[in-house]
Amino acid sequence: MTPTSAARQSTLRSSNLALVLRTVCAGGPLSRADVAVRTGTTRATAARLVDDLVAGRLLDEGERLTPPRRGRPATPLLPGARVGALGLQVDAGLLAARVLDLRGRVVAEHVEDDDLVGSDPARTLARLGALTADLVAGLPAGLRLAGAGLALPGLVDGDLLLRAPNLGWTDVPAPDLLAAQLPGGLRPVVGNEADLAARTVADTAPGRPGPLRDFLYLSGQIGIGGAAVLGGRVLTGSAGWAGEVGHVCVDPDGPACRCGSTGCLEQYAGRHALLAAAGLPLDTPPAEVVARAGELPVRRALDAAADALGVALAGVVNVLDLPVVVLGGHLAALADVLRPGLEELLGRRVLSARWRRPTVLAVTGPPAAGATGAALQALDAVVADPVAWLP
Amino acid sequence: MTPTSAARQSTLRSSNLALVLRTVCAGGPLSRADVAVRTGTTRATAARLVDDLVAGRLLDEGERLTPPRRGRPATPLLPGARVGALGLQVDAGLLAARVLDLRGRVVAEHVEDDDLVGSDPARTLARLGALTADLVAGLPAGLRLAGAGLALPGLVDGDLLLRAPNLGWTDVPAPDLLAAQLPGGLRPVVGNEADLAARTVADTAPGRPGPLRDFLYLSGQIGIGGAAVLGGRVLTGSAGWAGEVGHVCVDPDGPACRCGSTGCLEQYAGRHALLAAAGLPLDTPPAEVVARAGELPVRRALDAAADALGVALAGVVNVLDLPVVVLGGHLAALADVLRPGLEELLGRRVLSARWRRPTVLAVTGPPAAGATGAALQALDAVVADPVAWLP
DNA sequence: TGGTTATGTTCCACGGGAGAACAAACTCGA
DNA sequence: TCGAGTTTGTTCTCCCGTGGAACATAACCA
Repeated sequence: MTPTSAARQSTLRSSNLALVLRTVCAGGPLSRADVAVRTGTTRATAARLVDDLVAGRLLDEGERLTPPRRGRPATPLLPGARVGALGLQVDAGLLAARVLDLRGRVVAEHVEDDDLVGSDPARTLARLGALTADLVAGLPAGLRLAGAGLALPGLVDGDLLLRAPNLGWTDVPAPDLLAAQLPGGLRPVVGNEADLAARTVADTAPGRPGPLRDFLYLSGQIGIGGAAVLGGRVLTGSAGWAGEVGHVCVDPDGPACRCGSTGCLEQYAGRHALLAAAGLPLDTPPAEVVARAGELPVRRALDAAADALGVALAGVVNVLDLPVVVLGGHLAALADVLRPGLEELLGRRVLSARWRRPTVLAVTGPPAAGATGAALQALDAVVADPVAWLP
Repeated sequence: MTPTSAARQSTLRSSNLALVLRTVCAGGPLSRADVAVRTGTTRATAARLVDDLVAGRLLDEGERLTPPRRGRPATPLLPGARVGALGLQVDAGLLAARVLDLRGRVVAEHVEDDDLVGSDPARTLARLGALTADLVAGLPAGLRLAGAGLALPGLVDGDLLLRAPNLGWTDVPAPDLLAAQLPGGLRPVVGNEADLAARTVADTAPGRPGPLRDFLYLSGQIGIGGAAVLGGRVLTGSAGWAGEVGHVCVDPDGPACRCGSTGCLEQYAGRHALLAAAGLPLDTPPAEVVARAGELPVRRALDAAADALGVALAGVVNVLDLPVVVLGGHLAALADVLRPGLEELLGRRVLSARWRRPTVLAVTGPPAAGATGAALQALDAVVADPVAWLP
């Protein structure tokens, strides 16, 4: 955002502190001299900034284990291991709490599989709260939690979960129900699950950009969530409700959707819809679907899903100009069987495909990517404005 | 973008100069004291910055015509009238050159209607060049042209127009064909027509935000171009090819489109497609279409267009979360007959409509909005980095 | 005419980065 | 073993831009 108030000397300093921290986060272990080169400052300035960040524990000085070189050995700098953030997630199939540190490592986690469709919000969040309190109690002493985030599969407005169709939740003030059980002052910022999961693809650790900076992320769950990432930033839209790719219309005359509309993508490529179309039980694991892709009804359902994805995603790519589609959730497991049809359709329906053909990738990470993304978001706040976290 | 190199004292100064210039551009006539208040600086600092901008002619000191108040009268500051930019446009139906000053006023313009479908690129651009040279020659002495832009209806990649279906142009190095005839060093930056036209809706003058900051702009031409605006910024996508709303699929089994796909929005709501469906000549003016909306074939074509727009735009709004759809070009003239059906569909198909119903607006400005947008873009570069334009 | 009030200017202090010189810590080769 | 060479990290001074307070200016008002 363009600033609305003037920059003063202190702005300069905080901006440069952020730059230095970001540089170290992005570039692995660096010496003060490296930092000076990469940020275009002098060694004097870089060292001063680094010293402040080290004093605030946002950076750590590592052991000198560089291979012997000429000259005075450098002290390697790393993102502070004693600064962490809490990421929480409630999904139709799981409850998760995870703590990440500034290096992006998982310090502690607890993931609990459970069917939460139609569960009571207060009760479920109380469970998550208890689970989280245990996790936090067991954290190594000296770890400072800089924030918390909560990933929910639905429309979020500020602190309120407006509607999570897969959970059957409506108007849930999630942070209020959680904060009481969390350690003092830790109030989670609520975000959409797909938005936060997309973050884990865009960045591999806080402040460390991954190889993909522009892509459309699809989070295949019971329904289909999505998030567009442009320049490494998740597009949240004017009210934070962006990314509802699951409800892009594939065929106006198609089947009715829970949302009240007809022919939504979700009705072809959502997990439940796909399994129903294939004549399989709704709890069939994706691997089995792939294994049985030779059977006609399964094949037809997969083809229909690929066609629907092709039509819907081509539209999104035409509007947003994204070179890559990343499949997550259950769609990742189906990527190999979906990709041929999907890429073919994208090649045909995307106007700019002649100059750059969209590609389809799959990411299969650890479960509860939303929790990781929620923690990343909190840590990114630290990286973006380190001054607020210095003594 | 997050900075990649460190800020120094001079960065501070240029950032604050930009802030002051932006503040004056946004807020009409302001005194130095007003600037100090709005930017949160002291009068001393604000005055120093203003003085520099006045010396560089980016700001003008106006006559003191404020209504008598107590205290020393203020010197009103205005965006510099002697700094301008050139906006050019080639469209299927016109050739335009327009000069805007920093206050957003049209200093000079020349718009020529002509059917340029299938025209020779070199010849047409030479005509535009000659026309522009005349326009520039007639500019008031002392006006400094800070840049130039060229709006073209197609996919643009850097300096190259890859493809403009409505013109029938392919791989045209437009700036090369123009620059020779333009006054020294004035090389136009090429942009997509819809992207640039959307700018004229987002900002009413350089650095002066309009009331709408998040919207989807639709530029109805022979085809349909579009641009999504988020936070006042046009989304150009990773390669600048974003906004091809015209080729979002409305019905996979629909009619074939020039682009090679089927059922594109353009095939229902594009000017040619709509007129053909209504059984009217292709050069029927929009006003006549509206007048004959009672006739059955016309009514059916309009309904089909509204339905197609509803399906396609609902998808875009679901993905991008935009509260407003702005109709431009020929669609603006049809807005009254399209709106009811369109808004109804958006209300039904947009997931978040229950909380905020998308609205449909029409903008009917002077012709060749792309040219205005191109000039605005060039002037915005001045506002964003005034230091480059100071002596 | 002098008091009041808001604007614009001038002066000096402070903070932060630039640059150069210096200290430190290691390798390498004689 | 020891000094030359090399790279890192630190210290010092200078410069630049903003902040703040005092002052000058130009109007209104009684």
